[in-house]
Amino acid sequence: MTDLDTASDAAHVVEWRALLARHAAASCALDRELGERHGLGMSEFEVLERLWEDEHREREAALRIQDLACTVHLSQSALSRLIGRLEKAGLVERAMCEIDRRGIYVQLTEAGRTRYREARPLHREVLARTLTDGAPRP
Amino acid sequence: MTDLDTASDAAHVVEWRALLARHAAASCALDRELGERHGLGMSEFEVLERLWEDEHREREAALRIQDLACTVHLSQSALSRLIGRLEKAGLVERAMCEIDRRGIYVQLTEAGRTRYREARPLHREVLARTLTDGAPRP
DNA sequence: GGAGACTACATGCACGTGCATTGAATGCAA
DNA sequence: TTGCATTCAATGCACGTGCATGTAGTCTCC
Repeated sequence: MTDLDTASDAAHVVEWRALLARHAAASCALDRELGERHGLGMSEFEVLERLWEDEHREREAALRIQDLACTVHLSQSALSRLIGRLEKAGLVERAMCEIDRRGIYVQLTEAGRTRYREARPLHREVLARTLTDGAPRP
Repeated sequence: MTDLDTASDAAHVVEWRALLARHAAASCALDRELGERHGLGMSEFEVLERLWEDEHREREAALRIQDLACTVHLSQSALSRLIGRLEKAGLVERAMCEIDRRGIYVQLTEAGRTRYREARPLHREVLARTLTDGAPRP
């Protein structure tokens, strides 16, 4: 982003700043609006969504915590606590996994499914708003 | 991201997840590597860079805290503390702004300029690495 | 000039996050 | 079998962040 940068470095910096701007706009709006109207943070919603999608795959369902961690870009410890919060709110439940008793399966409860369905339209709306009009160069 | 979504919603979700992935990859790497090798967080570096760029504009230099806040996508309070950290590290200094005695000008010290120059190559390298090979769909 | 609205920055506080560690369960090798 | 390295999840801890508030300075309109 200066005359000292190579052309490709400069391009990367431009791209990076655009990425930061879009990410900040979207994640801020998601956090605030999902929080106010559905009591969910951005990551909470993201986790509910993964669980919901998993249920709708023909597989036996039931994801382990670490499976979620990578798709949500959160550390294992953060995810452990996030699941704890969702569980306390009654939106998910932990289930002992008999195959490997170290692992823990996380599943949506009926309340969790409902909450997700309620929140999804707002999530999509915020995305549509922030990803499209956040794009133009200021 | 499901059959319940409209086509454009689905497209937004795909874009959003890609954005999250790229952001996570880059910001993680930046934070870790800049931290280990230069004692700077991602946002710290970003602030130093804005200050450095500002010095190299022909304007009278000297940014106020709030000017930085928007370009760095941080709250005013977060930025106030970040400046505090940088100041304690001797990389920037606060200067009373005589025109408006509420405002505070933030300027790089010589140590700050040096630190920025040292860290920039790594910053560009991490960006090049994470923005290009972070792009392909997993 | 003085009262009140407003702005810029700092700070108390609560909270979510990552790192390092712990405890439990598993797998492998001798 | 016993012993050791590995893996999964939970937890103690420190830290950065946002929100709400406090404090000081400025602006406006009378």
